This record gives sequence, C-alpha cells and structure tokens, in this order.
Amino acid sequence: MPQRATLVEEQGCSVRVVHLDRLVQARAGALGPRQVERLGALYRAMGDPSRLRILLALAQGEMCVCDLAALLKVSESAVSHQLRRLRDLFLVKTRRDAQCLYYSLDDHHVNQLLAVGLAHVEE
Amino acid sequence: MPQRATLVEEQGCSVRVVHLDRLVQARAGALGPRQVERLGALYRAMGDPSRLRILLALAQGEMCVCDLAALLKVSESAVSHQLRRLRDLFLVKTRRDAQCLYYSLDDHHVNQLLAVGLAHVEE
DNA sequence: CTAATATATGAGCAAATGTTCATATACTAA
DNA sequence: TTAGTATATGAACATTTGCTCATATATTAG
Repeated sequence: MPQRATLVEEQGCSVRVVHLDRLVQARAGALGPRQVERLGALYRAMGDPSRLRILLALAQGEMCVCDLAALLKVSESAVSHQLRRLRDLFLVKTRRDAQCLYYSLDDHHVNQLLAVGLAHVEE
Repeated sequence: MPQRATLVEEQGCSVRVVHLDRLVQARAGALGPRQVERLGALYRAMGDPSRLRILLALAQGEMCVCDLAALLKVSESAVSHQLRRLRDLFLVKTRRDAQCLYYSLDDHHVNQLLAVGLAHVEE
C-alpha cells in the first residue's frame, strides 16, 4: 500500500495521488453530476433558516402562507418565494381551500430528513 | 374555523393571521433559535456540491486529502477548507497515519441523511 | 538538525443567495 | 362585473459563501 504521493496525468495536468486504487473506486461509485446537483439543491433548500423553520412548522401540520409569515415574522412575499423553492424541489405540496393555499410536507422523506438531522444536532 | 385574516398585534406591529390557533401551536412546538441554526448549518454543509461529493465519496470508505482533491479536481487547499467545515459540524472525522490524514463519515446519521436524500431525489 | 511531504489557515475577490418593494395573478363575495 | 383578499413573481440591492493565493503548521526521512 503506497504511503507517498505519485503524480498521475489527468487530462494534461499532473495530479498528486496517494492511493490510486481508492481514487479509481471512488470514481466508479460516484453519482452523476445531475444527481449530485439535485441532491445538493435539496440540502441547500433545507439549509436556509427561514425555509427550515417553514419545514419544521409544517411537520406539525399544514399552514397557509400568511400564517407562516406571521410565524417567521417576515413578509408574505418572502415566504412565498421560499415556498416556491420548496415546492419546486418537492419538499412541500399545496391544497387549496377558497383563497387560502395550505402547505404541507410533500412526503415522508422530508420528515425523515428533519428527524435524522435533529438527532445528529442534539447529541 | 376562521377563513379570513384578522389583524393581530405583534410587538407593536399588526400582522395578518388566518388561523390563530395554528400559529399558537406552531410557536409552541418550534425549536429554539440555536437548534434551528445548528440544523440549518448541517444541511447547508451538505448542500455545496464539493462538500456533498466529498461526503458521497467517504460513504464508500475513508480517503485522504490529496486523493479527495484529485477526485473532485479542485485544489487541496479548497478541499481542506471544506473538510474543516464538515469536521466542525461533526459530519466527518479523521484518523492519522504518518503524514496522511484519513477522513471518514463521523456517524451513521450522515449515512442516513445521504440515503434518505438520495431516495427523495431518485423517485 | 534540515529538507521534504501533507495538510491547515487567513485574506481577498467573484459568484450565489435571500430579502424588500412594486406589481401581477387567482379566487371569492356581493 | 367590481372590489377585496390571498398568493405569486421580477428586479435590485446587500449579504453570504467558496475558491485562490500565499503562508503556516505538522510529521517524517535522511
């Protein structure tokens, strides 16, 4: 097992590599760029404090836009922007009743992500 | 059950609220600001494509800094910066063997977060 | 010890991001 | 239909963020 770096030619440039076998294996098991981008977008969406508080609130039950704005103490416009992003990524879904749009978590994955994240933070 | 918004006084400002009961309930069940910040930082850390690719690679086994740099095709400095953030948030841990620092996922929560996120993205 | 290797860190810059403001759309009551 | 309510959207500005470059620290070989 090599302990010192060797220089490997990569598309014209030479790159330092200590364990070529691990590098090859990691490349073989890597996700495609599109999947990485989607997965990253999912976590980024959950990373903003406002959006996260929205998700945590919806984990307790559906809410409409203006109630969420009151909860977060931000403008309804800001909440609407955030909800759009959450909706585009299938983190939340809507149900309409008259003028009100009721938002709720889209599926159980979102609950799971929140639960596991909380468990990690709380330990 | 009220369907139209009423104006509620909140610290001097009046705020539109449709369902006061849901608002009160959401406030009661909300996390503290510190926990929200920590949880958000966790997801933000996973949201960056470079850091996410690092985590996905480490999910297959430990790797050292320069191999990760070769895998991501970015500078070792950039990887080191990212690893520091991941380490501060207890997403990865290190093991030293001579000059090499081997990084791996810190605990099973990280694997779970990746697995659930992937499941959500792949459906 | 000294030289070399592996990783870490601080400052600064370019790009991404969230909010506000103004305006637009959707639905309802009368 | 018209007025009013609930939500959505686009542009712009201020902040955040990730990378690069230069330098610093840590470990080992000789």
